[in-house]
Amino acid sequence: MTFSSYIRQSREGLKAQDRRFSVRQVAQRIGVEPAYLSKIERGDVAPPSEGKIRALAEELNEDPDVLLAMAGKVSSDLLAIIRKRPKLFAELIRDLKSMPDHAILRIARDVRDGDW
Amino acid sequence: MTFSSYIRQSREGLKAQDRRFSVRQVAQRIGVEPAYLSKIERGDVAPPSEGKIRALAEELNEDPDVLLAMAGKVSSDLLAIIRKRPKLFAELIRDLKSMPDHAILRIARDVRDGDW
DNA sequence: TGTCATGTGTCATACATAGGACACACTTAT
DNA sequence: ATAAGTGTGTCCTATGTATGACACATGACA
Repeated sequence: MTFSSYIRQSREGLKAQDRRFSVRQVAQRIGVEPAYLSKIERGDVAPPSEGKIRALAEELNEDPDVLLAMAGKVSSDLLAIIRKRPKLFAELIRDLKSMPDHAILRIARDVRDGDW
Repeated sequence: MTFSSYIRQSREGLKAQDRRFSVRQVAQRIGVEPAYLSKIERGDVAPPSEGKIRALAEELNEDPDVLLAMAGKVSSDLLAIIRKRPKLFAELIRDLKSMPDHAILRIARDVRDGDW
């Protein structure tokens, strides 16, 4: 599923329960023109900036990192972390490329639990 | 140190040993105009695209990931890896943000050695 | 002393990014 | 039936990105 159709689906789903999720009202709350949001939802234009995507994620109760990924982007805070230690993170991420989800989850958990 | 001055320093260092590392010749080998490389090395323009940075890294025997980081970028292959599993990698990277280098290195080594 | 190479200044360009403004046709509630 | 709300089409614009082309002054060198 593309970013555009995913957003449309998500918003339409909420709209079914709550009329406040019209294109116009959502657009206003996230600070863009309705016509622009409409174009975004139809893939008529490229996905918006990270800031707008974050606002959209909050508005639609979606995970910002997932939405950003669908938009072909990566959160700028993650980029900053990687850029501070480029060799370290580049090596690690490339090593993890082919690892299954559960292995990565386990690493994350171990790290959080301070097993290092 | 900035990207620009680092590049200049690196190239000048090589040039001291080998006259083939003039602005003109390096520019030609990486496929840009000499005037453009000159501007890059003086910070007169923003760092070039990822492709040019990679070519420069190879030419100057520098680590591409490090050069990209200095240029405020992250390698596109890493971005692609992250975008495929955004939640997983976002969580992991944020957890690793404050970990010391040696801990991250150890994780990378364990992963490579298949301790998972 | 003329030739050649060196770095650089100036100007221009092509395309992408990130939207805003406004009008219009259709539906829905009153 | 009329007012309000809905989605969307068209046009416009500002800024950034990523270079190229060319000329020029200086210095090395044969």
